[in-house]
Amino acid sequence: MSASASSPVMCRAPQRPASCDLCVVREQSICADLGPRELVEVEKTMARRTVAKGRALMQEGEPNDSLYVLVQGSFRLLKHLEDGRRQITGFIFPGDFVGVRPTGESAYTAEALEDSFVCCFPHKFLDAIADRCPDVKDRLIARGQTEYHKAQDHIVLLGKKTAEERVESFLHLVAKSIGGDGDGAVTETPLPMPRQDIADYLGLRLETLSRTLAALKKRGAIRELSRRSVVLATPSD
Amino acid sequence: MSASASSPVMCRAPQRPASCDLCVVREQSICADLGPRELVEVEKTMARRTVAKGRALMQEGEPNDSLYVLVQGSFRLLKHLEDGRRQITGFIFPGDFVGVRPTGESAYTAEALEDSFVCCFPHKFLDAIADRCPDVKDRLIARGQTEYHKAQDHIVLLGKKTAEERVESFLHLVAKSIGGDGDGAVTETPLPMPRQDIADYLGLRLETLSRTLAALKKRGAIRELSRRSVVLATPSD
DNA sequence: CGAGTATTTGAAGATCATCAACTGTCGTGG
DNA sequence: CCACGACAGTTGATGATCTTCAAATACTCG
Repeated sequence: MSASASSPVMCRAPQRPASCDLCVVREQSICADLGPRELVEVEKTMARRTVAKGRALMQEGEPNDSLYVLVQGSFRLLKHLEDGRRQITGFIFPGDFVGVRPTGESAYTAEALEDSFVCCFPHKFLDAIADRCPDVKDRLIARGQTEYHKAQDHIVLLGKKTAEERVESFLHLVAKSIGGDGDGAVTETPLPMPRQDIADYLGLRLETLSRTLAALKKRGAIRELSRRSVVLATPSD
Repeated sequence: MSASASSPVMCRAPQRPASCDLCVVREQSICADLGPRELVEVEKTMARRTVAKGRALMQEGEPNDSLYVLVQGSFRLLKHLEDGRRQITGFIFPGDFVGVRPTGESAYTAEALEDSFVCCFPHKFLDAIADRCPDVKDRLIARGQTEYHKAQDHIVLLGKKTAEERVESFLHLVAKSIGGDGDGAVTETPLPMPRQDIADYLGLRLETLSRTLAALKKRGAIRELSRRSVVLATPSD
């Protein structure tokens, strides 16, 4: 009866798409701007990578010279304070980008929450493509703005919302990011991250998160809750 | 003895620089990438604007089609929650950009904290320049990343820091943004924003901010404190 | 099945919020 | 030039939310 951890959404093994033509996130990625000729070239040169659960795509303070597009799986982005406190600044879902700019000192760490699959575009390679496809740069600018706006929403959440509001906002955010279609059907939303990560994203303690989830369940805002997924009440309820 | 509100830093009237050659923020702006020919063109076409204290450069939810570069003065960026709570997501100081992308629905409001002076680049005009100076787009991408990183630091501040840490981080941030040179000399840092804006930036109540400032003064982290400026203790103290 | 980890629940305490009153500052006008 | 009114900021007392410390329970993996 409870949302099972063995539900289909949870256990797709990361699998390299046969070609870009079949790529699930093609339309959201920079590839959408490429003409057929460029696409062929990209397909030959671009690196694909699987990233095992817990492994980092980049580390805070270390150099990074590639743009990654997440095709399957999920990541957490996090920053550390000197004394070890950690803050999760965001989660990455399929279609999202990491490393929009090359940096000598990455501002954050990106760690896989599950076995994941990414496309890797070294920036020097990307610059060459951009010469022929100026739209690529526009897409990078646009994506940077999207990230910034998400960060601003996060700031509002942390600065002004109560624990209960934070948790509800978070759950809807994940549902929108993963669930995708928002067709109104009652769907199970996977939560690939552990509670501690959610708490560190929301600026709450683990225990407070747990209590708040329980309260939302009791209040009816959450239909079903298991370790790795939730079913949210539809807004019309 | 206390930092006087009539100190020179506080009362520069916004004044249009005679030409881009004299622009104080030239090197930080997109103009730095322009060749002499483009610069002449920019200087003829670009709009300059003074913005009176309290006036908005753009409004949350309303369209915006220009990039603004702040030359003199300061702005607050803010977002509203449906019930009226407001969160300040950032402050803008000379050299900073607002409106990196044209949008039909601006994500935030930008209001002048004092009489200010901006250069205004309509995006359609900017695109034309970018065709001849591809570096301009790189600079926009880079600036977008800088904004994003600042937002991430803000997220860490709100999610993990105590009231006292937040206030201290904020004061150092402003000192670095405005004071500029960080030459170690004991300098008065202007605070062009009212206490309520600082509180709304830090996710604290006005009263808590006031008490915390008092505590920092007592502890010695703040040398002098007045309504519109602070003198911070040097780290070596 | 059992060890180890993740999550939940309980009780007590701290930080920050709230409500209220007071003080200082600035601009205006007598 | 000083007095006054309005608003910004500070200070005080009390309370709520969230944290902390502690222990129990549930889950996962070998």
